[in-house]
Amino acid sequence: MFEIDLRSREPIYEQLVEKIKELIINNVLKPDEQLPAVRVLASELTINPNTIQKAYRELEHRGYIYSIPGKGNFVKPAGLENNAARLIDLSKELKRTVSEMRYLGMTDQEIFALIQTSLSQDRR
Amino acid sequence: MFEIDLRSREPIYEQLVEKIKELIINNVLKPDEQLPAVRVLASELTINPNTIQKAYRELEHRGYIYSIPGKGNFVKPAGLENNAARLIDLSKELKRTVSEMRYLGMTDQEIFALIQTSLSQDRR
Amino acid sequence: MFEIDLRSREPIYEQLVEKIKELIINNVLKPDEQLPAVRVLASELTINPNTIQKAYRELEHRGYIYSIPGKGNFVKPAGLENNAARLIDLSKELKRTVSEMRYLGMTDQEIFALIQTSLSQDRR
Amino acid sequence: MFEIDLRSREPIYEQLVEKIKELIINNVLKPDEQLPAVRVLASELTINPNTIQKAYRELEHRGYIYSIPGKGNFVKPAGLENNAARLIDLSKELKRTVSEMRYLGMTDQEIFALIQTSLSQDRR
DNA sequence: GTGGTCTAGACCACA
DNA sequence: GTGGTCTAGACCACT
Repeated sequence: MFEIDLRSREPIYEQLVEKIKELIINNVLKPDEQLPAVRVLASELTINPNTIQKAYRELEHRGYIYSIPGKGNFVKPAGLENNAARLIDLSKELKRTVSEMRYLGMTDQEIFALIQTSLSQDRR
Repeated sequence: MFEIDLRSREPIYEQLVEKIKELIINNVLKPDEQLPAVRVLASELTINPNTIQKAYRELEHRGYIYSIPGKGNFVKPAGLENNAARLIDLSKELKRTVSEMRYLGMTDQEIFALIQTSLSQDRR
Repeated sequence: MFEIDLRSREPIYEQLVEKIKELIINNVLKPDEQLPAVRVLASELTINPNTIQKAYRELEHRGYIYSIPGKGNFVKPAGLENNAARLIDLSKELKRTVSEMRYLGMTDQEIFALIQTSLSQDRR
Repeated sequence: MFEIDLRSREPIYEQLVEKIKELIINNVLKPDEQLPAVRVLASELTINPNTIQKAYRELEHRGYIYSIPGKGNFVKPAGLENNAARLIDLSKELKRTVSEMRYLGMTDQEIFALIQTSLSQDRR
């Protein structure tokens, strides 16, 4: 479920954040669903509980989950938050990605087709 | 030319790598064009020469420039090398970006329009 | 009447304390009025009775209610007790709040206007 | 400089956050000024470095400081950020404070006077 | 049993 | 020397 590469340069907690964020975005983890308990996930991944905690805390800061002390961590329903700033970043990222794809020889048609499949895929 | 944000959390050498990569991708730096000498750039940016060196070495490693000892560093012509692997990565990244945009509330039309402007922009 | 946010990071009993305190301060709950019985409130809010008990005990400790064993919990008339200490705390808190508002860019006029509406509101 | 109450119920890192935030708001710590190094502050306060780290990270999340790995932590110049949400919270807090002051017997005149001195104080 | 806090101590990357 | 990451292990508060 949560695959972690211990040898990666990317910090473990950051990998976890990205993985879980992806599961939430793709609706694999449903709104208000409970995430694995810190200690449980820690023993499953043979990772220190503090590291899991850090990942969960970071996800909370970024608005993807909420934590109830003594209860657990839960998926936050897609918010009505300050998405504007994040969307601007994503737009820039998308432009950069597209630019590099063209640089590496992909035609506009191919890029277009790729995005169309992305959009038709996992429609919710 | 090379704007560096000394306040950024991102390492200086990494910022340099990204900036130069971008200039190469967008054809601002032409193939076989010589990059600024390490010491020159270092004094211009008031940055440690070691940091510039590290950025150039990294760019060479990633296949964007080549180094001729005693001569300098030069833009590598867009190769036909191992682009396949990189393109797969970029495709995944693009899908991830698009997924998150939708999650944050962007409609498919808006995303599509965004990419169209990206593609029509800076056509070479 | 007593709205509790089960998703909040703030402990349930603490939320209850604040809510009830607010109702007392704003004279919604009148002096010597009886508070809902522990079990009644517990079943209404579908919350553990122990949690309600803890909130009532805390309110008693803070001087907002008094308890008559076998009878129930009642609103304590605004005492002339150790208000001095509490008022000093509140003054500090108010100053802190005002300072931060200014730091965040609010003008003195705006702050003043805000307080004037606060004072004219819910005059008793 | 940074006084911490080890016996307080409030977490150490949270106390630190509040203290430093206050110093920044009151312009004691100037924009872009460097904060004490993590290890230095840790040994001064005889607190674990991880705890200081946590406080600094939290301050960064809340937009009061920025961190440059390998360099240090610095005061963030008063931003042009999303202050709206925070200001709404502060307004509510201010109203709550004023309500309680009146409940405890303070007259409107007294409250008004208090705020006037707050505003005239530490004008920058 | 849950999340949250804290300590002690180690190792790494950046400049 | 700086911040950042991670582990091991302890203790506390809430329900």
